Amino acid sequence: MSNLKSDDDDDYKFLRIIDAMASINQKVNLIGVITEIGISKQSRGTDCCCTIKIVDESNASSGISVNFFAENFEKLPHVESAGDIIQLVRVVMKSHRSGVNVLFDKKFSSFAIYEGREGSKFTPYQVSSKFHGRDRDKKFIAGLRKWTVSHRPETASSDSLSLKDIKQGNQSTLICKVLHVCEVKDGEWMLFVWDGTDAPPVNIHTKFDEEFDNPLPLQLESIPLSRNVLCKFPTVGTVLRMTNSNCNEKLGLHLLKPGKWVQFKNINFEVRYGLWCGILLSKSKFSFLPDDDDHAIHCRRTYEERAESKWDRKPFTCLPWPSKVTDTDHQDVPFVTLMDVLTYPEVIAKFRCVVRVVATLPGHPRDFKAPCGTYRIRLTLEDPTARIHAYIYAEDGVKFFEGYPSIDTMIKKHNALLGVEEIDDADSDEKPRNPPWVECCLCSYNIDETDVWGSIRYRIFDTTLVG
DNA sequence: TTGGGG
Repeated sequence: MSNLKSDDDDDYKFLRIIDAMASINQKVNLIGVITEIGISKQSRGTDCCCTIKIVDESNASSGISVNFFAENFEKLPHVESAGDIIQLVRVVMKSHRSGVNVLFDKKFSSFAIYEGREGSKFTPYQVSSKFHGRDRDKKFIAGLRKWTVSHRPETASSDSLSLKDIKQGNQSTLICKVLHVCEVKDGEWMLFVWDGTDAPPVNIHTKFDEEFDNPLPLQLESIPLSRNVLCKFPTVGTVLRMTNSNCNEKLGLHLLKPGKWVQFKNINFEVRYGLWCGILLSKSKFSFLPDDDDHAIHCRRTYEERAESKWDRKPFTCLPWPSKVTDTDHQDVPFVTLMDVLTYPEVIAKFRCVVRVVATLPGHPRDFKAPCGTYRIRLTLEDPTARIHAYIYAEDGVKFFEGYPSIDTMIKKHNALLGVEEIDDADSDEKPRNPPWVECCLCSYNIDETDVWGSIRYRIFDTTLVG
């Protein structure tokens, strides 16, 4: 038998994972189903690296990690979905403390990635530079696809959080849909993710007199998203911002394509300016879930039911109904979310919403009237979907405050609206506040005919602050 | 070389 022939034979031989694990320091060929994709990052050396996890029939539950190194992100595997199939040629089995893992050596290893779905084509959607496909590969790919139909690799973790249950703290798992990805600064990314549920409201810590110089932001990104981008977002359920700003590593977040369902592992949640923020760490991992993942289907179905229902657009924690702190006319008009308001296709429109008032400008009721004596106040409103500024002017203010009450009455009303605890020690401005859910009527209009959408404003009308 | 598991 010639050397050429025997090399050729070796290249066709795929080891079962369990057998490969006994071949430490040897070059082997593997074929497996991808269950987890680590975030790509810059290695401590000169390369980019990422880790994926694969399973096969011999090792269906725990799987084995494969470590890739490459000169740039483009050369790393770009896995489209967990459940896809990867063929690994001449990779090295490595023993490490308690476990065994696989090293993809860029000098002699190669890979090819195929769709995992049964019936899809046998052409890989990504191949590494040294990969040579052979006709007989098909048999192995078809075999694995068939196996995954009966044995769906467990991709979605059972301990994952829903946005409605997030808490400040460490190392959570979140299953969500990626809505938008943008690089805000060099190497600093912001992800916009969603699962159809409402993140819980949080206490507001700013002082009233800070609002002029240091207003509560409407969003965490320094450049607000364009209306075009917002219009593609679902209008029910929190859009969570996620950032890697605390992380020194260069993460391969460009791999996260909008529209994908993803499971993030080892992420933190923080509150910034009263807004929830997901924090990616260098040890964070993500795995793409197939579109028909059970958890993803459940989220979509729950969202659809909620979006279609007459009253379920109000926030989850607004139960059973908004507080009686405010009252509105038009009681029969269903509530919409602030994302509905922001993405409404016409400039001039009227809405009824359930919101929290997180700040007012001016900060003190004594300044709510302009020198001419009419009301003019800017409120910062939020619901689980967005924050907006809404103004109260003139006769809408008379309706809102029920005329021109005494300053003491105004302070009481203001405190009730902003969720300030009534305490005697005059330090109420120091305490965090928890604004109640209140209903309000909003109208939108533009103030510049030459820039209709850019000059859109929101006003409160037909709303009374009962207190 | 680099990273890898809980």
